[in-house]
Amino acid sequence: MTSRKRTAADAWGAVLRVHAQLVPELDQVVQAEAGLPLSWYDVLLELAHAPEHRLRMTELGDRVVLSRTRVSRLVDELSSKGLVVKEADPLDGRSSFATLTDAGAAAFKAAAPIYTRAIEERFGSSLTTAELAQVADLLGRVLEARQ
Amino acid sequence: MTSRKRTAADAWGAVLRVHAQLVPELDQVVQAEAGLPLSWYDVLLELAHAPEHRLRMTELGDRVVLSRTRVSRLVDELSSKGLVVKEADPLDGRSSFATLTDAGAAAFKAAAPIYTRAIEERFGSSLTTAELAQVADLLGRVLEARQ
DNA sequence: AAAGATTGACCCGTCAATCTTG
DNA sequence: CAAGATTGACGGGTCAATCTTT
Repeated sequence: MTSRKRTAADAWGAVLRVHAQLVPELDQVVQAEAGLPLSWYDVLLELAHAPEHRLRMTELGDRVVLSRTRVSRLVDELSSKGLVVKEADPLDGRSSFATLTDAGAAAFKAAAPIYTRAIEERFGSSLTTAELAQVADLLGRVLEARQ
Repeated sequence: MTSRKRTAADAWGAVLRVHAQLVPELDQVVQAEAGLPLSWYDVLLELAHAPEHRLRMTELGDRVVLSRTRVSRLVDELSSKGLVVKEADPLDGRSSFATLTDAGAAAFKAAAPIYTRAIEERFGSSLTTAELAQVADLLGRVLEARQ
């Protein structure tokens, strides 16, 4: 008993519950303390880590855990707030870039410690560093097998 | 380097990505092979495990990873399909029960192996049984600390 | 025709407001 | 008034269709 399938279902259930619990909590913290929705933060993060602080919309869509459609709408919002700018690719008229503005970079810099601290407090605090690394490793292997 | 905060963020990122990848996949499999959306399955599962195959709406809402509002709408749908029935509590007029019908129990029985197999294949296959148990344990501890 | 990107219609889910019963 | 439950309005997200450029 406590078969393999049962164990797999339990582990998967834990993933679902952790996700369901923490996403709203983290969103709320970042929203309250940094004034950004979590989805904005994700986009800013990817741009901040990109060379020249800019990415094609498709590349952005691939990195963020969101559809291209959603990314398109998010970039519009961020652009209207002055956190990014959208510019056409001079070499390929179909393609456009999203580029972080100074204001966007500043907003990200301000939000980043809030987010990482929230993760550490709400997600990490019941596990040792080694255990966290283990979680990342095990779930990472699930992902590798997948793509 | 590779500080604790970094490790926590990586682990959390893995949770997000696994969730984002697998939920649509599993939903699709169950939908295609069992003809049920995943949300229906969750409700049927809880009712199937409940004594007498019935639960108060509130109890159902607490067990499923969904709001009471959503549960209310789901039970309406399931009821229109004949998979559950809603009945008033004779002892407390405010409260109502959702009870699995025979058709609902049959639908669940048919869907359960499909779902557990899909989990095993898509989520569990890259990990040993011990590792799966570890994931459940570690994430379970995150949840305990939380509530 | 194919690739990049955007738009419109739509689904899923929650929040706040409401209704009913205790 | 508090508790159980439902309804209406809304936000976040995706899919299919569309437009433009290659």
